[in-house]
Amino acid sequence: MPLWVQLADELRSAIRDGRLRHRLPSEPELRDAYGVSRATVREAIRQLRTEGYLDARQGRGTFVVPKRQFEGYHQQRFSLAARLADVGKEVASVLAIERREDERAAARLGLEERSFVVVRRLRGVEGEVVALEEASVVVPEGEALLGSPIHQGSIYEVLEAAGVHVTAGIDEVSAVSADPVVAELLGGAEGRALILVERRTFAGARPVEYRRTLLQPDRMHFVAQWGRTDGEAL
Amino acid sequence: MPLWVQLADELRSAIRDGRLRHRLPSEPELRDAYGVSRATVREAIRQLRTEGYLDARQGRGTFVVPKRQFEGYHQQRFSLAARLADVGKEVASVLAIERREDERAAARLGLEERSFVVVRRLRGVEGEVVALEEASVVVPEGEALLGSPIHQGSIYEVLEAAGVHVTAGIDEVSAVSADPVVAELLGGAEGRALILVERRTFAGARPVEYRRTLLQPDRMHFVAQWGRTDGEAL
DNA sequence: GAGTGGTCTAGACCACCGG
DNA sequence: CGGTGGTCTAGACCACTCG
Repeated sequence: MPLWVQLADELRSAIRDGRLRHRLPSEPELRDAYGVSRATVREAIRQLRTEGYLDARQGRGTFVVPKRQFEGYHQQRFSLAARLADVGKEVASVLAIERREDERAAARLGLEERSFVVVRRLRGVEGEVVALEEASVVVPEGEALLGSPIHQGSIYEVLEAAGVHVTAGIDEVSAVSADPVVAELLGGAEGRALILVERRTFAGARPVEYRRTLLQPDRMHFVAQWGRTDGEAL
Repeated sequence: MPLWVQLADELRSAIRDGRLRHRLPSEPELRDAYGVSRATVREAIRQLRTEGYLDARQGRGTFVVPKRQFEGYHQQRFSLAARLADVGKEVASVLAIERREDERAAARLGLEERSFVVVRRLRGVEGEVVALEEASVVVPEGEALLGSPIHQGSIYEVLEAAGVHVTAGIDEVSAVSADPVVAELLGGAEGRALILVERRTFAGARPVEYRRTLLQPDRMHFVAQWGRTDGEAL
């Protein structure tokens, strides 16, 4: 492993554990502490800046970026909808989890098999309902979900534990009007504009999931950042 | 201007003009050609890599990334809304282009100055109206737009030609209901769900544009791809 | 083996910020 | 003013790619 990667790993861990807070030691201090050149220190810091952990200001120092609820797209591992999956202190109430036919999911995933394990959940953050989600997972992979307590956790964690490694996905973001049932569940007015995220998930080349998520636009929306703004934009 | 910025500008122009294609001269060659150190060359190349212009491969060389019409989100230079900006054979009809106050744009961009050049356009693809867009560009940068024919082209191209280099931005995607005016313009029903994209654009650290785009969900939506699917997914 | 980009060093000067 | 990060130099060795 390159030195700067090791150093970056070291610093990242320290930040995540809370051992590093507020301000980072200066570059010369880090150079001496780790016995490397300043360029190596800077390379590590550069990496952590692009990952969103650090923010450097000329003349002032390098600072740990406080954790945010809503982070930029480019920092997310699973991008777009990870916004939902990873948002902290989130609670999901499972409305239904069953095995059934799902024509639409089969069509979207390009599969002949129409039997899926379907999980329907309401998702909330800080006591507010923000999303209604229906995930259709292919069989047999999805069967691991039938006996699992996924009220809190991620479907992907359950799949991972069952040996299904989600590697990629496609999200399509659109907008729809709330029908009466959805309006009731999400606590909004009928006909109101909602964000719709359709997701197709893959394990290697195999499609494993089709997911529809309906979001309250005033509770949550998607943020995408592109390019660089000298750390000021967010 | 730092040397590496000048060099990056130089190379970027060369790429856009087509003077640089396929493969870049090697780092030692660039170092000698421009009379700088290799670190400076690498810094410039690093910048253009993050901007999506270049791709470097150890042992092989540094290559100009070919322009693509439709790409997954993660490969996009300007990501999300680039889908709109770059969609082929697109036509925009300019409803208004004027200099005026825009409180909201000023607030969103965090500027005291409230005077903007505001461009309001309807955008269509293949004869169908798909989007209504209002871009508020800061002055004095935006003044270049006042005399420009932007019916076809991109606002960013005009800005670029005027020496304003857009380097970054943030898109926020949400959903709203169509009000009567918007419904009329977009040819849909009042109250219908539309996709709203709010964009903040930056040239370096300076905010240069606030843009609101309303999209017909059945005509166009956003696609984001994450991870890898052995090239099959899209 | 020659050439490429990736990493690393030890120095230097600068612009900027705070006390 | 001293300390910070930003820039820049002139070297060096390495892993990798390709003919």
